[in-house]
Amino acid sequence: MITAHLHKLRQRTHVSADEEQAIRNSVAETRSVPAGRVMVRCGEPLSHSVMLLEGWMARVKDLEGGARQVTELHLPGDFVDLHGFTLKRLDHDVVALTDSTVGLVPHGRLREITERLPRLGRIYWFMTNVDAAITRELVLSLGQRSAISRMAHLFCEICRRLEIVGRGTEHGCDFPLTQRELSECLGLTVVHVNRTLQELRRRALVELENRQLTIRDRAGLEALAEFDPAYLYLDQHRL
Amino acid sequence: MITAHLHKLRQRTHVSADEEQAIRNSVAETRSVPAGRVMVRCGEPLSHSVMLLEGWMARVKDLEGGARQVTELHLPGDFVDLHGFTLKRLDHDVVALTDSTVGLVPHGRLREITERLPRLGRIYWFMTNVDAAITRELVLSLGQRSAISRMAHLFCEICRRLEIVGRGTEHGCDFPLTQRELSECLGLTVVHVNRTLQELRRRALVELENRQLTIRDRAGLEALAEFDPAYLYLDQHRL
DNA sequence: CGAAGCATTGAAGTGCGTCAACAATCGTGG
DNA sequence: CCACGATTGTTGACGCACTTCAATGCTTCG
Repeated sequence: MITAHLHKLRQRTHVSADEEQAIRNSVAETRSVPAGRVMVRCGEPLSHSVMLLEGWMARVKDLEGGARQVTELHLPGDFVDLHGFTLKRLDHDVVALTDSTVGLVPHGRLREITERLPRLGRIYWFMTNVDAAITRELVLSLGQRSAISRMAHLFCEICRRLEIVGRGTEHGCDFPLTQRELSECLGLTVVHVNRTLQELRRRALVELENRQLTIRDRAGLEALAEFDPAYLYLDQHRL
Repeated sequence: MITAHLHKLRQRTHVSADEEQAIRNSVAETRSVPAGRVMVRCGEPLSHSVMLLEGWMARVKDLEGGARQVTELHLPGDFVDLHGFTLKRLDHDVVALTDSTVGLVPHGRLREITERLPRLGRIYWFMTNVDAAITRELVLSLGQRSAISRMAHLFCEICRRLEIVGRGTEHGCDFPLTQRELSECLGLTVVHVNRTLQELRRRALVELENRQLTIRDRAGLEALAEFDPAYLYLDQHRL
């Protein structure tokens, strides 16, 4: 389902037939990946990038004591390591949070594409910059928002990003993370995640049950989170 | 002093004479900027990118209550908003922390460069990805490191980055931030920054006086911070 | 059906925040 | 060159958001 990826791009800019064809041809191989698998390992030399077609993955960084931080969640349609095209090795792991399907895109094809279709090159450069903007918003969350506001913000972001690829509505979306994984996204302990979730439910903002997120009061949730989707760059860009 | 910028690039990859010339020609104008000035404002349409030639700047994001988070510090040689070339507007402000001089690089010239010299285009794409890696490391700090480890990590990073551009040694560097600004980098209060600084001094790791950072025990500091410079991508890359 | 992971709860602790006061330094104008 | 207000740095007392520890029940799935 590379359509999710195309949806994601077309949400931000025009994609011509030529460009679409180049994108489709760039995927050399598709693979199934079980939940828990380390898809890309920190520091390893890379020769291709991984496009997530189905499922959720995460970029994670670990400290010695066992502490783990998720620096970005990835949803269908995302390149999980497009930055690997220029960096050639990652400063973090990429792990599958659910059973997933991925498409492998050899760096050689990316290079060929970016030289033959420079505009498509700029589109992908743009997309890595959007990833960086998402990471900056997470910095703001971790540095300045309270636990409940931080969690609210995450829900707003994920639901919005899933909407773009046809996997969520204003009323909710799938949300397959365990509370432990949520805690690794939010820089909190599992215990506090549990209590914060209860507080969000008590305030009738969201419910999270059976890996399903239900948004009861979107305006209230976005207000609590101070969520402004501008950082997702969802409007049309001339590139 | 565009040499800082060239040093920074050459630390990561070869830069040919042609490429160097293109870089030098890309700067249309240089300007002085006083401390405190907002150099680039969140959301404003951009037509050029800003290369920091001298001084310190910061990317900052604000919340409604007045809370402010620095998402990245910029040192001489950095592009403070190279991502603006593809994003066309920023999701954060860029403010001058000291009196600075900058070079303005019109996006038209960047575009021309990236099409005429695709490898230089990849170098700049690479550099925005290094910025993103720095931001990810900050996410790890804010989410998982204690106040003292976080501060130690910041000192390690800044000193290392300044070394690259000839403005620091293993024993220290200029460090012109106030404790308030430091607190905005670290997601702490000013009071706690003050106490944490004292603790670092008490442990004979660093001293910070008169806007000057002295590193007394680099190994100890890096151990406390769990600092591994791999995320700065300081080795030579084939691009 | 048993084991392992996951969710939930309570009690107690602590790292960092808040508030408030004061000292030191800096920049500016007289 | 000094006066003076503003910014920055420092300290103490106290509070709280979040952590830690520990126990219990609930799912899930070989």
